[in-house]
Amino acid sequence: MASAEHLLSIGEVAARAGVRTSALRYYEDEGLIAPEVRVGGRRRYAAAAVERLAVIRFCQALGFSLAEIRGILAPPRGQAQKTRWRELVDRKVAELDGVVRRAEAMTAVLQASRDCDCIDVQECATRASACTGGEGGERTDR
Amino acid sequence: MASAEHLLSIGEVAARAGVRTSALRYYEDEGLIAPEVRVGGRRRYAAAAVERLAVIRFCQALGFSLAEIRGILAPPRGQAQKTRWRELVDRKVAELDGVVRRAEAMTAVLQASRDCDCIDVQECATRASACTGGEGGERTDR
DNA sequence: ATGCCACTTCAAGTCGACTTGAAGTCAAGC
DNA sequence: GCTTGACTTCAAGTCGACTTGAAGTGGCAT
Repeated sequence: MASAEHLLSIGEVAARAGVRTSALRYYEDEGLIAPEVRVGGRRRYAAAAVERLAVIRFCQALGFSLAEIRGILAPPRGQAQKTRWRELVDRKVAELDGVVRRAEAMTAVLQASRDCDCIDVQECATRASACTGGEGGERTDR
Repeated sequence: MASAEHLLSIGEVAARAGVRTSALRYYEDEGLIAPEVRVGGRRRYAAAAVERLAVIRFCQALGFSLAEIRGILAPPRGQAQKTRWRELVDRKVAELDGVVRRAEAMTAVLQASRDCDCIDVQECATRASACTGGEGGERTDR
């Protein structure tokens, strides 16, 4: 597919993809991406590696962990992968929904507390947390 | 203010506030909360400590770091504190706005990709990232 | 043949918010 | 007096996604 001249060094791939070379090696350790060949010990990548990196960064921006992305990108291809993708998407959409709602609740409380005339933050927070009904205030787990 | 009988052990405070004792000691190290006195080397807290912890957890839930919370809770009190609080709120509200918008963008892309008929994730992400115009996809900094 | 730079590996460091473990101490109940 | 259990301190470990540093190598230009 790609003739020898089109193989890129790690530095070129990194520059094109907008990541550090150290990140590329890290991704390789994590099983996300591998060079086409090694020439004199050095990694040589096909141009597709840049795209693959774009996918990785894209998925990261979507909130997936590297482990999840590995699951997405790994074989087997086809229906099984599609199903897995759908599961991941559904889970992540639900998560994001939670994120948005929490962020909006926070914003509302913050804006209320910004301009209120509480004597101090302690009082304000006590009042405000009474309003939010303790949501997001008593979680010890992680 | 509080008579001796009302002082609580670290375990009691932790239980009432819903945090681990280790977290309480950590907060103390970080300058967020301190016991009223020590009795035989052991921490004794006034009941207000539970409220203060509630404030801390509340602010955390709002997305503040412990360092920021320390700034909020620390003296000086009064106008200076209020100004600082407003600054923090404004900054945090802006941050939260970014979070919400990114999350919503992610959700939109995810839902589109969930049901599309891309051959594989690579193609789908390439198409989708073209749509999002590269937002949030090429940041190397932290 | 020499200098230089981009590359190589591997180990360790970073960030934040804790938790966990080891070894010792205090107070109460039997 | 002895055990038990909640406490004490301090150091080190955890998580994820990298970065940084040290020491060595490949290959090209001068």
